[in-house]
Amino acid sequence: MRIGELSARTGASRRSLRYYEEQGLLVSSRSSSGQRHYEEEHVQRVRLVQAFLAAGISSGTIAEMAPCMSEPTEDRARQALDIMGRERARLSEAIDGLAAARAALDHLIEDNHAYLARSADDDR
Amino acid sequence: MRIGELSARTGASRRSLRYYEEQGLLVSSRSSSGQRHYEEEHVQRVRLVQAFLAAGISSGTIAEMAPCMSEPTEDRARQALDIMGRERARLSEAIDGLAAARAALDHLIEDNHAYLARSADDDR
DNA sequence: CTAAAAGCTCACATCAATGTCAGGGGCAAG
DNA sequence: CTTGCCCCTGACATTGATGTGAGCTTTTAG
Repeated sequence: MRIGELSARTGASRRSLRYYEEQGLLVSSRSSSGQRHYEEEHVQRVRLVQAFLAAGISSGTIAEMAPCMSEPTEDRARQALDIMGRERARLSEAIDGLAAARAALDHLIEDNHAYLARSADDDR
Repeated sequence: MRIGELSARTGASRRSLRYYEEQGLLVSSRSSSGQRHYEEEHVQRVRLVQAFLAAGISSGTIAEMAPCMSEPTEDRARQALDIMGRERARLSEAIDGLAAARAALDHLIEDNHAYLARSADDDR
């Protein structure tokens, strides 16, 4: 498939797909005229990249974790594991942070409800 | 306390504190010479703002949710509740997204472990 | 064959929070 | 009074993913 179809199937813009390739997150075979061609598997690949980017993982870090160009080496694998571990911890912290923010928000919501209830009471 | 102390106690830079004020997220009383002065309660206020910003909530949205300048009105409170509800949903979705990314990462970690195990096996 | 639709590259714009620098006051201690 | 530290405003820089547009080529459909 060409870039337009991959874009349609993943929701990533053509621009983004080219950017992913530029960052080493995605490979494509080129037709003789230079057009990018993709296989089914690349759909999943893009979804993975999207999930990581949405999780706030930078493209550079993704490139270190999920190499798709460089052949896997034992050393490379170990280093990737290292980074993955760090990134996993970061993700867990982020989740905790979001949960805390949500709890704070719940508190605000409750306060606001109380205010409205009191306000209605004043009208009594 | 002045801005330097508030900065030290919250970890937010002086620059950020001024920015929060500019965005309507924080108020300060000014001394005759124009210097900002804060009370104890503002420490908590800044922490709340920090938590929301870290959760990816924009300063504009925070300003709509946790007004500190405009007097609370009933209408205003209802509207704030509306926004809070939306934002809460967004947060929950974000948490789910992060959890999914973490799961994907766990999968990659497992793959990598398997690769290393196989690699060690090859050495046998 | 021709026109529309889709691709390519290159380059510049955007957004939001924050960093940083410049030029100028304020205030306490020697 | 001066030295040193903190504060003020205002402006420009940064980062990273993405949008957008220009100018040009390829592919596809009629």
